[in-house]
Amino acid sequence: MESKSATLSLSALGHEGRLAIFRLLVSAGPTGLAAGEIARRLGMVPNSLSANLNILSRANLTTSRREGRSIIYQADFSTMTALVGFLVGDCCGGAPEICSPLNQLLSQSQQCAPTPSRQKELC
Amino acid sequence: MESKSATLSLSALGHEGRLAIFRLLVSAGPTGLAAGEIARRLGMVPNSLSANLNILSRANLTTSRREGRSIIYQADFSTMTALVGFLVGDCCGGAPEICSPLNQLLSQSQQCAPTPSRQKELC
DNA sequence: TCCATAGTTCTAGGATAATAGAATTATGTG
DNA sequence: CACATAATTCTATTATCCTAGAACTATGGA
Repeated sequence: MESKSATLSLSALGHEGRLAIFRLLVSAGPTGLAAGEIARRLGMVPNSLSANLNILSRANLTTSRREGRSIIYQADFSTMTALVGFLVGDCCGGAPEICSPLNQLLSQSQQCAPTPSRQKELC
Repeated sequence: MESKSATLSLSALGHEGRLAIFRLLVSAGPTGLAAGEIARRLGMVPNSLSANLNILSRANLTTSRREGRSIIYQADFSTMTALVGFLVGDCCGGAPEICSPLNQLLSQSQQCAPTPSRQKELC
């Protein structure tokens, strides 16, 4: 990921409503959520929601598919991962000890590694 | 970290110049960099840089200290870590397998864990 | 004290983003 | 086809952000 698309993603997420949408979609996982369901859960009017979904989409943070009358949105995890990588990429540049909180954070998320063998591999 | 401060940090970083400043400070580590040095390296005019440093500072992404005539800025790694945690926090909500790229990313950054014993502890 | 250096604050303009009402498009059902 | 539902697009108003020139503050040295 390069600076321009990172900026695009970060400014898309730098908005309380869009951050709430994105986090909701992250927790919803690959199943995704219909636009109407997002609007209902977050109490947003449809046109504002649509505009914000469009901004998230242009930042490659979400994808969507139609299912009948509904349009299902889901978080794009690859962009999220790339964005985190871009932010923490040079963290260790000068001082290794700074990384340890980040490592702890990451090791916590390893509890959801797919298989024990993979978890071993990662460590 | 809560939504409001995460939004503040993300919108602060959602600006090409400020993102460049922050990443420069992240790579500079705890030593930090003088404002003038940042301006010189990134080719920014002093007043714009100062305004942007102020925005990063209000978002708790940087700290500063005076040294003689210079003011030294450094990245606030605890905010950076909290922000990443806020973003990836619910990543595993519904589908563990999604986390693996994130885990890989994090395990790469473990190469800079302070000591072998600590690395063992983290895993 | 006088001057140079380092940064910040003030200011005004132009540009960009946010919001919500109204109209429009797309899909499914009777 | 007519109608209801689901979302989007259009539009205009308002608010916010960005930028850089100019003035100001703080520090160190002659």
